[in-house]
Amino acid sequence: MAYETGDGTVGKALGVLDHVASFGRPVRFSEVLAQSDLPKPTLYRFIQSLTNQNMLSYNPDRQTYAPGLRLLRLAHSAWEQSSLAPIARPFLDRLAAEVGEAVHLAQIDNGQVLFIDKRKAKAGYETLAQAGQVAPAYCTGVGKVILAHMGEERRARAMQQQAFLAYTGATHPNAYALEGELEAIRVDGVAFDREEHEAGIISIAAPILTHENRVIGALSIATTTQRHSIEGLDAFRSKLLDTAARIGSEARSWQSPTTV
Amino acid sequence: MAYETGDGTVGKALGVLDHVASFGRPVRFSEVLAQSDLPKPTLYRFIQSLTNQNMLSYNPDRQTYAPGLRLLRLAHSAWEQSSLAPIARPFLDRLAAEVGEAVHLAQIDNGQVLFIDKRKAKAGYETLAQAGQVAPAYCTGVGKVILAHMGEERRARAMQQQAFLAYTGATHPNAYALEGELEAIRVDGVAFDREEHEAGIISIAAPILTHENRVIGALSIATTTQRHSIEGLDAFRSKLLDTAARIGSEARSWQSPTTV
DNA sequence: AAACAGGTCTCATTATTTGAGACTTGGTTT
DNA sequence: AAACCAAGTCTCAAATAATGAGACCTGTTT
Repeated sequence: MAYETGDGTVGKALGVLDHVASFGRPVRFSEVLAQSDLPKPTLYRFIQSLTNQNMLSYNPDRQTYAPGLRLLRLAHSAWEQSSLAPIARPFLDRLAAEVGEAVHLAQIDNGQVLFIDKRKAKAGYETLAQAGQVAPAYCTGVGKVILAHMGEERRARAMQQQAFLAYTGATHPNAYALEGELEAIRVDGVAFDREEHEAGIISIAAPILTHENRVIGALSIATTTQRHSIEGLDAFRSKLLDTAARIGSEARSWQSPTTV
Repeated sequence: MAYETGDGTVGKALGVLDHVASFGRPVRFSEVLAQSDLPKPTLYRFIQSLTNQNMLSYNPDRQTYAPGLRLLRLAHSAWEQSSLAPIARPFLDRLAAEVGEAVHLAQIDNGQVLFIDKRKAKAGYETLAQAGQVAPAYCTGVGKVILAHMGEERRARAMQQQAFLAYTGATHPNAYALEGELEAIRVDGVAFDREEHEAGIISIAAPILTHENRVIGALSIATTTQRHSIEGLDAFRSKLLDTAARIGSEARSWQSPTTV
């Protein structure tokens, strides 16, 4: 794994942090080293620093590293200060109650869909286990609708970052196939996920736009093929678009982040 | 604000990140600079790097910085890999349902109480706005019970970090007053928050211990003085202790992090 | 039009990171 | 028990990257 991002020592250290987090389980030093292109002492020192800083936590019994608690504190702060999440919260509550299906709020982070908030179909709690989750952009409703409404340059950059793995038979196999649909989405105003990411899961997604028509996120209603068809989801279209528009206009009175 | 933590460039950069987050609202560069002891170009470069890395997000319209989305992704990973949070989740669900009051799961991070998970009194959702929240250790039930069960060295270090602000009339005014209660808590097994942090809010808290009796967190039931008295909370004692013990024994079969 | 403040950039100096390799530790094999 | 091996930790001279005084923009106020 190469973490050259061009931000000097800080960038490299954060690359290591991401790398450790990417394992999805506590890892030993040697496992990280094996996948890293950094020399042993360098990687070692980064991990030490990150651990001192509580960005990583170390388990001395097992000699493993995992993402640390400090991240929770910082993420809490990020969520609260987000221009979108706190504003959207009451709207999600209401939409979820009205449609009785799962509702998702997402933004784009580094070419991936990042779920900022969620509501389960049946009134459930949401924790960090839910918000903060990531998914590919090219095969989810929220991802496609955001891509469709991005400016040229940003979309081009984001398209480069798509892996185009075929999760299901319905997944777009390449950028060309996706571009076609994006055009249609731009015209139609909403995007559908037709079991492209997970078999049996479908969704309808609308963009959240600022006053200058810049996408700052997306809102979706997701369900299973057992409960609804794509046509059934389409019945929610106006409610979804309306809610997304309201969130957008509330958000604009605040601010519009560049990092969508 | 001085961020010398002794971890070189990485430590300084993370200090800046914390600093920006600590404002609790998007801030301008000059505001950060005014409170920082770093020279202008140095602080500028750190903020640039952190922004490039999506650890901060920049709002070009208002020229403000706020904690970035990447933190959500990382925190999600931290939560999932935590040795405590995922294990405790079902136990919290059940305890909250049984007692009908708010249930909190917390750990200590940098001398402060950090809430890892929460359940509201009435079935509610929890988001990043909830988990990740911090509170002082010296005047909360979870904080005191963890302090009481820490080893000497760790407690000494943590005690140094307490501010001993008098939030209410019941708040312990200094380390000496607190030490006395900690001893009692160690004997009794549970800690009470007697409106020490917030008027009208009381709680009962139990430690979560590993097989070697090391504290790895705490569990509490919180309510208001309008609904219960301290004696009323005490009725939950056995249920609380039992749940905490179960979580502890499940956690031990996994691992025990050093960073509690 | 001039002054000003916030923000950005430059570049020689300096301190810090860097990484080959040596060392230590704990566990496993012979 | 001794030898071995692998994982983790430490050292230190070389080289690179961080540093920060100050200059320079750029948009706003007087």
